[in-house]
Amino acid sequence: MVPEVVILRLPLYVRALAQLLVAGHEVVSSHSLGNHLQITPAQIRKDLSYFGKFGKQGRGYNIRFLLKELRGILGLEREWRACLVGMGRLGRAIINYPGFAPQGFEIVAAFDDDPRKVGRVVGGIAVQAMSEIEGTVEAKKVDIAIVAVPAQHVQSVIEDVVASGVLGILNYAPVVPKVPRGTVMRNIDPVLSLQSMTFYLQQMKNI
Amino acid sequence: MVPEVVILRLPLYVRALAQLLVAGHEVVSSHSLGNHLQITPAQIRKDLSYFGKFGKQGRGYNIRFLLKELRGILGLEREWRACLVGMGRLGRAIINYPGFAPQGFEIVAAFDDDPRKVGRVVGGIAVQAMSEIEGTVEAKKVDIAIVAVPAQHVQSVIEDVVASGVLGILNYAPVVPKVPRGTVMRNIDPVLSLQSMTFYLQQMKNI
DNA sequence: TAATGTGAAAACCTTCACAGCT
DNA sequence: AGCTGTGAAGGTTTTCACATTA
Repeated sequence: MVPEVVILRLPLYVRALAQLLVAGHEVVSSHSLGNHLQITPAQIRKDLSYFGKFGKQGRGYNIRFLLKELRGILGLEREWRACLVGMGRLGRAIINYPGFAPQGFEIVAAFDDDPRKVGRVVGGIAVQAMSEIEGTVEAKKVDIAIVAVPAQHVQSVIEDVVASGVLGILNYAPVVPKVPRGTVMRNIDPVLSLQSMTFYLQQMKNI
Repeated sequence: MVPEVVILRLPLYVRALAQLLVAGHEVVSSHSLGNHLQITPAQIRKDLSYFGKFGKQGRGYNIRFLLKELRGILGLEREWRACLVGMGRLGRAIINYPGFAPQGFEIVAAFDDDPRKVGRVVGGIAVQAMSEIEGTVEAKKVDIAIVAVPAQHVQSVIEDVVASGVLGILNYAPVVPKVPRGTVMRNIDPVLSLQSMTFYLQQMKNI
């Protein structure tokens, strides 16, 4: 069984390897990859060792090969289909964000419960009523829901999302929703990041 | 010395306590707080024990009191001043995002290197040239920089930001910039979150 | 009775250090 | 010489379990 922390680091490796390839490199050592990512070489080697032997002693890792292997391990060699739930300010920013599609995450449907928003086309996608989520998730083979609704609605929205058969949730609301085990959730909240940062900033000021 | 993982959880406690207060509660036990956050009661008690004794045996924690204490520990009982660097699509979404100000993070300046953007007013803030960052950070007492520039510019932008005297950086670009020790950085990248999620989704599909 | 605060134990994760390959 | 892959050591974090207090 691979520790979850390791899984969380693999995407960093994928990203760095892709950047090294663009920069014209073909081979990389755990030392220089670690230098890019501020991670120790031993940790990188150990992480990779959970999945196999990808390097050559004395040489390092072939970047193309390792990248492809890691992408396969993470399931990135296929397209993933996402729906967006909540078409407020944040939802609209997400649907127009050009960073998901090139990484293989395509937003194929959008939902909102406000009747004034239903039927509008945002970012090329027609907004549907929440009641349609179950049918659409099945018809469009949606794998992931990106949830951007106000905090007070999240729990009930997530219950609908889970009932529709979606197994992965990217939650932008500032709460920790309850999900059944078997559902994979990730939370994005920049405020939490700032609030742990200020602990350290405060210490530095008070010296 | 308090472990960093503990510091990362304190904002979750602050958020949950504030929500409990709004919901009309005055007291909470580690058990019920843990239930809200999907964290074990023992972990909550241990985390809090690094900073003092905040509860009453047999009763639990007074929410108002614990909230105030934790906010003080994290440095949230003051306003923090941030600047935004990079006024592209993402930067504009961030400056218009209404979630920072109510939490005490005020965006007081904005920078971009594109001469066509300099001088424009976005979200009530006049965009300045990057060359002005040093003076503005000092004049406006900026504590934190929120960086939303394209990946290839991040490293040099961050060097300017650090040179200007900013100690905290919230980085939205998909790279791990190098910062001197003493600088506190947090990274936001929803793609990384999705890419670790798919590892588990893939496993579930393949059964 | 109900719940905290905390040493000690257990689990987990990172780093070391080196055999072995190129 | 240079670098991987990996057991073992070391360090950190979580959980246990219980004395203690309201």
